[in-house]
Amino acid sequence: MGKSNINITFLARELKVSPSTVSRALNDSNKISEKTKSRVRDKAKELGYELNHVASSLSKKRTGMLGVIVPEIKSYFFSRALSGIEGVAHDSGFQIIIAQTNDSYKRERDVCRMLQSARVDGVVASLSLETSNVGHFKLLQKNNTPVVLFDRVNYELDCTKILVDNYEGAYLATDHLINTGCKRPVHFGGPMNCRLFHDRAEGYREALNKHGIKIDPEMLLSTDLTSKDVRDALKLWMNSRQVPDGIFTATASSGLQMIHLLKTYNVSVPSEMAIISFGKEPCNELIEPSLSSVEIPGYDMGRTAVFHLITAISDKTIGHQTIIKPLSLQIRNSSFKK
Amino acid sequence: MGKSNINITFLARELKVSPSTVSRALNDSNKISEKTKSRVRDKAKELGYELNHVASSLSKKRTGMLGVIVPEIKSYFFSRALSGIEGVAHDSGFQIIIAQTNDSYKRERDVCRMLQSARVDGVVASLSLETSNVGHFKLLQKNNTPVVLFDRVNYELDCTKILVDNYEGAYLATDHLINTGCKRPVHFGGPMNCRLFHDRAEGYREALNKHGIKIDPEMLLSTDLTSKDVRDALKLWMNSRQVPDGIFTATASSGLQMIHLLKTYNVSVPSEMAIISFGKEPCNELIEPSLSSVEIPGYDMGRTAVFHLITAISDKTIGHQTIIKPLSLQIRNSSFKK
DNA sequence: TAATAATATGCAAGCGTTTGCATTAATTAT
DNA sequence: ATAATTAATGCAAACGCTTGCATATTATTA
Repeated sequence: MGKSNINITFLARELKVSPSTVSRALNDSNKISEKTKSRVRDKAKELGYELNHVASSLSKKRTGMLGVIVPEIKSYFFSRALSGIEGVAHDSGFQIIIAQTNDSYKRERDVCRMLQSARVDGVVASLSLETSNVGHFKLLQKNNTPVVLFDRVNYELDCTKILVDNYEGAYLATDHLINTGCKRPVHFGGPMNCRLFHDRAEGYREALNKHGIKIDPEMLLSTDLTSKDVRDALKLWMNSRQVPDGIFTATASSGLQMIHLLKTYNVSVPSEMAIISFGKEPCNELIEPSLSSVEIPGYDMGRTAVFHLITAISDKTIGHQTIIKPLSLQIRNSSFKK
Repeated sequence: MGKSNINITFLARELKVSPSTVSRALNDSNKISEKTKSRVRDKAKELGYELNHVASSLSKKRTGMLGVIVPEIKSYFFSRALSGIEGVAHDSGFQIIIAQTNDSYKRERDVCRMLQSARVDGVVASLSLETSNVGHFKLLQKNNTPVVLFDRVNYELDCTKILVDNYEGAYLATDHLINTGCKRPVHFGGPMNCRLFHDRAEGYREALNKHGIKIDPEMLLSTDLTSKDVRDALKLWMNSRQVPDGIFTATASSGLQMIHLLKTYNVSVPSEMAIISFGKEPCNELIEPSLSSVEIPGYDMGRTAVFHLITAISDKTIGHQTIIKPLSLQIRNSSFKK
């Protein structure tokens, strides 16, 4: 710890007042005369005094720190969310402790414990893929630390949640594929224990139902979303007796990879195969053909999440909310058939 | 602050021992008998005791927190660096407070003050574009808080630095363009007050020199790297009396955008115009043609930076180092001429 | 068995703030 | 001028943990 020796007591001695007066002066208490305040402030600046936030936190029983838990900082979606989170937190005078889980349940639990120990004033989190038990978050809540979940939420945890309607978005995407002429749209999905991928699959299913398209197992794949999974899926489909004419991918990166790989199959997009992804990355616009997508407002979700967290911190009586952020369907060249 | 009422004193009362014994037992001090240790640990677990890290920090005069300052969390490079930073920090038992500056000098200064106040044990930072004065970092150092700079460094600050050889990388990239046949390679550069962009421009210049290519002002552009800057640069070049046949961009995203825009100019890449970028994004591989680049090991730089920071924290006598990470030239289809 | 050494525990101060309450100084009303 | 208010300051405890030193307990040695 940088041990700037100059503390409130030292200032007090210099000014021949008591430490309490210094503390109050620096906190702009109305019990201190303007004259004293400015004397204190001047001396503080002169000596380069910097409040010891640790001591202050201990005394005030609040740290002004927020814990932020995400599966992976470097993912496009989460890095945007983090940017939003940092922005709002900073503007409200909070600092953020960020931890990533690498989609490991164990690590998520550990991180919760550390944040608990650090006595953060609140936690905003997006769950790891492995997480089904949320006891570690309940523990935080029991200790009076508000929790806000975003994107990857869990319905067992009673807290404010910020999410998008994955079911609806998937429905829209699939519906769009069908409307542009796809007779056999397939879905490249994620792990079904994760609610969000589950919902995307269900939305897909519903769209097929509505249009009276029968679904067979080959059409709806649940995968771990790795590059290999993408290649395997495509191989399966391209070698199938019934080659699909449209793909709805559960993530942007898998969609991008599909477009890339389809070139090696000599399949033309969108005329022979339309594609649309759930989620968007910068490359969606740059790749050829550009990749249609359902856009998730990551930055905005992050901002909203902290905003509600901070609200909950300052007024613990406020009830939990579930906030659905709007998705937008962006049609680009990968799914527009002439 | 989650006010779990159960603290060390409470545990002590329950166990009929002194708080110091509990503290020592939980810290596995060798002055405590195994029997007592396990009694304490059991009770701690039973009652769900969680160390108050704030109080502990105050007492120990170290927080186990690292400050991390980056211009923008959501940028591809920095989000990867952050991932690396978090990983190493976590493994060493540190938590990280992340702040972004949005490339504002003022905000950077503010953030340093806050981190100072939070008594972080050390700071790893990448400077804002506006920063030329580094007094705020010197202040941290004066308070005995080690600072490690990475990527966007400043030579006035005496500290450990992790960087790449931007001059060399730019030289290699430009040299490559010339070797594949470019007679008039141009450079789309960043703001020159930022050392790193300055160096990239110098490396470019040197390569032209070496090959005896004369340089005129139109060939070397210093910009703010916005989308508009990219469009303007391209317009300038394409309408020039001497249209270039190669572009070396100072960032990946501008290179990607160039490739995209060149299609509207009906210029074929690489046969009419070769392109290579400094830095890489996922899209470099997916765009058509794929974009050659000089790759910066962001994740690795982040890891190395914290590693050295933590080393410096535990042994303050260690001298400062400047570590140059290797760059790799990745030739893809945007610069390979048959 | 007493003296000595080693082991285990406790006491109390300290880390730097904050804050309720008591006290003193300045102001106003009587 | 004195009493009653109000404003400004100080005292001391509290926040929860750590740690040097003192003490008590137990084991070891002569």
